[in-house]
Amino acid sequence: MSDDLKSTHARSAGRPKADDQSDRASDLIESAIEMVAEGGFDSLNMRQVALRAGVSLGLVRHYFGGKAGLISASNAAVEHKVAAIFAAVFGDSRLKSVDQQVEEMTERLIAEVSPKIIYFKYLGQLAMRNDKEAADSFAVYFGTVQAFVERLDKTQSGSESRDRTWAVFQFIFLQLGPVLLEPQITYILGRGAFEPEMIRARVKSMSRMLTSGLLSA
Amino acid sequence: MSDDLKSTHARSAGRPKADDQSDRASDLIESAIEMVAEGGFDSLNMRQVALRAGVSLGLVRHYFGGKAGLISASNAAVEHKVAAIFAAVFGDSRLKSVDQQVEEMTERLIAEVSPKIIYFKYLGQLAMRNDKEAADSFAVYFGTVQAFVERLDKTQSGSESRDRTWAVFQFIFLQLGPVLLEPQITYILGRGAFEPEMIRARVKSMSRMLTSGLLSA
DNA sequence: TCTATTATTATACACGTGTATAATTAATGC
DNA sequence: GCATTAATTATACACGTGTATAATAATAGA
Repeated sequence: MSDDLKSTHARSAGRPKADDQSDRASDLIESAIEMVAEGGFDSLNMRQVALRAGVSLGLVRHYFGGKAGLISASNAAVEHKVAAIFAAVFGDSRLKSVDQQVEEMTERLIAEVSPKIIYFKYLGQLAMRNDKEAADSFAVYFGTVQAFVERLDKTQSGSESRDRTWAVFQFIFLQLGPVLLEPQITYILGRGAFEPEMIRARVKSMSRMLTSGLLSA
Repeated sequence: MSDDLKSTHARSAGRPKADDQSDRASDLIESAIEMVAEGGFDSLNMRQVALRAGVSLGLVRHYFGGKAGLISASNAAVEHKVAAIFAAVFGDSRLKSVDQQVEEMTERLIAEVSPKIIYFKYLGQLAMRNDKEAADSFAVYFGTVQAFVERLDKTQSGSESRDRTWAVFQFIFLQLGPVLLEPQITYILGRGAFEPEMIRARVKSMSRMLTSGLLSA
């Protein structure tokens, strides 16, 4: 809308002086992740990404070759971010009861996830894509969740080794569901889905389901 | 690609003769639903919709005024379809045990849902939208699920009336999760997520979770 | 120091897509 | 029977978006 008024950028054409410490490529990736998290991959607009990162359109092409390259780079970044968050939240729980674990994790979730929810939103969008690259990124996430579920499983009951594949998926549905359906949650509950109290209530409901069933008291 | 070769339509310009019984508006809605189910709302292309329905672009505008109108009409259609499917699957279960109900429902699901999975896919896409219209359509679905969960609840334990809102959402996550994340399920499991055997395995896992917890034997 | 390379903006192009309007043909109502 | 209306295709327009290329300025290496 107001694009023609400021026909010039913050920086002018040409290489900037060496004391400029900012990392344009990282800024662009971060902008891209935010946009995808907010509006899905189809809302990923190269001009908007550049604008949000405070650089020109041409630079996106310079660093990433094109839209596909930018997406690849963003995928990789999110892959790492999510792994790190998962490690922080579910990492070092020593063999306690499931209930204890859940309580600990809930508070860690609130601390860790809330400010980084965009990476899970991105992951959710990624999981709906139908290309090999998305599948590869998702597989990494799946493996992480799988390891977690298996460990939780051993902690609780003996060490049955029957197929838990669907259990892993169920867990993923419960984790990405709120991320993807956030608009409706907000609308129906009247509050943001990722406010601390909301997370507590949801995890409480979820942990009850995981341990003793959705409908049991 | 091959659009300029066949520069003429099946029908020629002008009102068709009265013996033509087909309902163009319905065809367009059905095409739109299919496209959204396959590729999300952003893949909804008016020319493609028209092509798939075997009519010209102008007709979409004639019947629905524009893209927004087509989406509204499609939303309404899906709303009704989903309600009908839900009634057929979860409707007349007389007060049996939860296990019995689940077993019955599984087979009904396979019979009812498989051919109509596109409506749930559409619903999933709709649930991710952030406008009032989507919220209204989703609210209807939410109400249906809510009624179901409450009935299931009464069947099992007494009639506690504590807040089940999150339980309803969990149920929805488990229902729409497979729909939205289908690409990854197919990729990881190597088979279509909505083949009968897959549905059986998933519902089995889900019913175990709903009754006795995800990880219990 | 001079050349090559890197980081950056600016501008132009091509294409897809929603919208608008005109043209054509048949039914419908007075 | 004639005018109006409904159903349909065809064509043109405007705009957003990814891509491509040129221009400019600073660093790096010989």
